[in-house]
Amino acid sequence: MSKNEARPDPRIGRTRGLLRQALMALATEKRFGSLSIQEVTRRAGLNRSTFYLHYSGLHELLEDCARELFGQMRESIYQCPARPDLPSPERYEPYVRRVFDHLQEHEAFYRAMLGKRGDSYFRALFQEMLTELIFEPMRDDAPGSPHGSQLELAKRFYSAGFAGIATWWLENGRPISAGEASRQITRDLLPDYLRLLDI
Amino acid sequence: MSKNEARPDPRIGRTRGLLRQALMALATEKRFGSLSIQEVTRRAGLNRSTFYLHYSGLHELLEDCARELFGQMRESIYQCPARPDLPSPERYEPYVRRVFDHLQEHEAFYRAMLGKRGDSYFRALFQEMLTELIFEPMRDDAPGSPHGSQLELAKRFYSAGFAGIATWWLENGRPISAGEASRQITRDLLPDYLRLLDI
DNA sequence: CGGCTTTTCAACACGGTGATGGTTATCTGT
DNA sequence: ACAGATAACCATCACCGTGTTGAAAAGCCG
Repeated sequence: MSKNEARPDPRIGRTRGLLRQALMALATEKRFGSLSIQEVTRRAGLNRSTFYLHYSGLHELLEDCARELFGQMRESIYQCPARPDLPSPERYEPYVRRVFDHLQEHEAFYRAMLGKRGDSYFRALFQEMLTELIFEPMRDDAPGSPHGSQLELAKRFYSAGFAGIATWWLENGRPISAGEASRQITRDLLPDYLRLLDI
Repeated sequence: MSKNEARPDPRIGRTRGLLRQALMALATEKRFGSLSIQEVTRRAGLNRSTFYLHYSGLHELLEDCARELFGQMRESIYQCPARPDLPSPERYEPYVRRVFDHLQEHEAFYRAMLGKRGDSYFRALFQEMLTELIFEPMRDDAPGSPHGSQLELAKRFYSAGFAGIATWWLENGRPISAGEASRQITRDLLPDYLRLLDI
């Protein structure tokens, strides 16, 4: 039962990779909403009809791109050493730092997708990822966190705010370093969130 | 020099009003990104070519819709009586309340435009409006607010967070009342912003 | 090699785009 | 109320992207 998993056809992975690559390149060159399937497949060097064998539309392909990027994020954060020796807010600074490093690594794409000319769906996925990787774990560390709508409101506020800062940071050509941004957020914003959870 | 302003042709206002109305209705029925100029003009009962006499694309019309809505917001807040007798955070609760009332009044449209299937540009405009009507004025009331990137970061965080809450509120069918939402925000979130400004 | 899957290719009908020029309808100032 | 101005209408144009089809070519695997 070890080899039960039939190896997937390598052509599938290759094709989808080329499509993701093409989409991410084109998204940095023009508004996502004005891209066409034709354009993406041309850039990928593939036939237009091949696209439909894998996705039903550009948003599905975009979702795939997000999955890949956020997977990298997740791994980067998981292998980040926990620091229970530090006081509450400072403990989380490395995680915040990883997010900014990741944004910087894929700067052009994130700037394009999170900005005014970006995509609402991608922004929502990005925010959900932040909730899952940053704000849910912090909640779990709090003993008596609030319940129901109050908790939901807090999580939404802080993940949306974080995404807003990320957007501002990229749109303005990173006016402060990734480290400085992480420090300011950890010092000025996170304590308030933690205090909110400890009600 | 009093009558120097030539009265604008009433047909223009009427036509643009019909187009705005049609767009706002259609946006609640299907994803904004999939709307066509043809569809909007059909719904408005106008000829397709008329559209191009006023706008160069759907986003320009959308901008017009935003201008109208945010103008209503602005008026509603301006005629809101100032309460300098109340302590800092509570003083602003009526303003927050007006925002939620306005969202509720145009609930379907805002839910459609701010949600996952909404439009990035509209969200950006909405956030800028919040900054201008809520968070800039609060900054002006603070004597020694921080400067440069630190202030920008705080404003972005809180306006984005506020927009995030508004989106959550609409997406989930208003799990709490407008009054309750305003109260929670004023009590739990605004004090932190004011504290940040008073550094 | 042989059987299977993926990719390619040409063709199709359909719908939206942006722009043209000419006609009709509506508004404004006198 | 009329004449000129301006806005809206309409038919038409070439162009591009869509989503789907069926059959041929290429690639993968045992």
